[in-house]
Amino acid sequence: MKDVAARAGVGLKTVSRVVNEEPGVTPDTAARVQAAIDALGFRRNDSARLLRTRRTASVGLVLEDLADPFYAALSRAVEDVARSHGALLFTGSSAEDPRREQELVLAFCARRVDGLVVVPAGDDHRYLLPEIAAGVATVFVDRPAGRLDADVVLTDNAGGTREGVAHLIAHGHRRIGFIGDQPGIHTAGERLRGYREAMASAGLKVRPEWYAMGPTTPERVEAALDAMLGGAEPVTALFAGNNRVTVTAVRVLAGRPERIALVGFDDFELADVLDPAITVVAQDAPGIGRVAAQQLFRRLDGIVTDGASRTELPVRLIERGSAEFPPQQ
Amino acid sequence: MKDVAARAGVGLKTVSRVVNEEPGVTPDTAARVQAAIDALGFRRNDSARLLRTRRTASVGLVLEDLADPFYAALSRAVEDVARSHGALLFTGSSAEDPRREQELVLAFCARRVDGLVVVPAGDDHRYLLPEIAAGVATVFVDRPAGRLDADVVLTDNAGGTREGVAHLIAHGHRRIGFIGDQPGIHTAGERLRGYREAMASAGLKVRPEWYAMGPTTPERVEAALDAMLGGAEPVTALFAGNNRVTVTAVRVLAGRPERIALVGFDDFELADVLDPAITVVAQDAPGIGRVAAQQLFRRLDGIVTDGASRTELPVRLIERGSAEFPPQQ
DNA sequence: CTGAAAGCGCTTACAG
DNA sequence: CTGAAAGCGCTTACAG
Repeated sequence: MKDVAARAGVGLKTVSRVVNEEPGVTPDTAARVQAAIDALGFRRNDSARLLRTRRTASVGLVLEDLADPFYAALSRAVEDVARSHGALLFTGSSAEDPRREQELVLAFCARRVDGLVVVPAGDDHRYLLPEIAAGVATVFVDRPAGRLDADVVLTDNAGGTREGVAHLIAHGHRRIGFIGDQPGIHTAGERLRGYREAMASAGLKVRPEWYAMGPTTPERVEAALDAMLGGAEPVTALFAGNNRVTVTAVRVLAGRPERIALVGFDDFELADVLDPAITVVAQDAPGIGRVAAQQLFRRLDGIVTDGASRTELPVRLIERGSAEFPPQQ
Repeated sequence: MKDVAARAGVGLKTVSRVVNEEPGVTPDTAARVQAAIDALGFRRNDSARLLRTRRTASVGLVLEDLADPFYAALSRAVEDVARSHGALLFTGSSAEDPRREQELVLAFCARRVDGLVVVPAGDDHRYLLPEIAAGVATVFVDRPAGRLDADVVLTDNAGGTREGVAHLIAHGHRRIGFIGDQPGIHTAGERLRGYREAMASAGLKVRPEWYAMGPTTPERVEAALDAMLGGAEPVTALFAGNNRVTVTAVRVLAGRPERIALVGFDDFELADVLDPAITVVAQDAPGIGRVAAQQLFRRLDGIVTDGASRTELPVRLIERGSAEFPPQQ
């Protein structure tokens, strides 16, 4: 910029005015400056600009795994909102590791992002207190923060699961299994709660081998299914706690003789083309991303200044065939 | 930092030394500085640091759509490589709009990212020349840049398609259709070329209604299929040019009486669980992301300094049942 | 309409 | 071992 000013024979401020299209420059001077800019190939350094401006026009997004379809859809929605507000997006995957999440979040804060959208891993996010105090707007998404009062946007996990399990009960099922994600994950716990509540309010007992929580690896899902189907009172229906579990359950059940009714939490591509097509409790991945990002920018723009908000988005039961039949045993 | 220095009664440079864990500070002074840091809740501003250092330790990733499973997997691989090099990742979706791509890329460059990984949209990337000249390392991925000589990492699109079409021919098919993405997209053109070459080398003619290029919307794919199946010489097999097309083709074919052999380019989740399971030419999405990012850092670290490289990753034909039968008409 | 000075929050190159 | 000065590339607040 100094070079441009020198070449055009003007002051730094005049160059700045031209670059930022500020008024109050004679066309003549402006043209001279522009010529110098072109000749020197000058490109404004936004990092320097933002240092002075004290806004970085960037947002950090931390989630579990960028490659998971649910989070991929969520990311895209956050990106679109950020773009519409002129902000760039840093992204990072925590891989469900609280330490890695913290590293990412603090790295973003050290770059002085204006705000954060975080799918929290772990159960203690007090490490964010100094950052929030320093003015970093933060919205949690998909799960609430641990030990921290902050904005959160999530799906009605317990209610959605109640609806799905009640759907199975309405079709005559009494012995219903539930396979969920690791118990420490908030959504997993909420969905388990929904399952228990639906069973209880129908007056149904729940045997210990009917529900299983843990990593969503094929091996574990298969083992859990074996236990549910092999016991004294085998289940006739299964509620799958997330789309990873559903996909594996479909694969495992395809190789088994029993015909088990299935409802999955979270929709997934091709669920409608499978045979049978899979009935799901669909959540709105782009929706929660969009709502979270909008809340973030409402805070950044000072439109919202009150205490932490909690937004719960509804789910939608989509009947496709995998659950709409009575017990087969 | 100034406040910390004042409170600890030391110079700025000493605070800098403590913050960066540089040697040459007495434990006593270090402790005093650390106390001031804690008391004031000081957090280093990396943006300022990087302004001085002239490295931003960040990389920009521009792709078509963060929510597409192929690009989501690619992104995650790029992210992992970036992390292992201590760099943060900016991401943005071009939505296949060259103008939007350019906006994103130039915005990243204005932040002075160290490097770029770009899935190019459009056919002219000369707008990047000044940036590359200014030292921004750039690697293209999935498709080569237009009118620009730069590193590129891609899948063997023509070869993979030849292999897939030859597979159909080997099972006795002679009338084979091809549905691809918009003709302006490099991968789409290459795959069409592979289709033509495979047909030609088997001495088979290609009727105009047997191939169709365009947006991968369900409507268009269905219309193209109708044309292929309704003509005087209906196809007995289809090669789907990408996973969006394959998914729609599966859906459309499920509602039709004909039994059409199908091979898809690019694998997708649940392809193995469909009935029939879908035979695909699988490309390695994380692989091309990883290789591209590694090439980027080799340039950034000065390990590679020679001219533009072109890396082509092999594909893998996975036989699953949708293509392993003779013509049904 | 234009520009010199000060400053954003750090690090570099140097001297003590 | 420690620190004052200059500078990274820009903008702000001001004066002319």
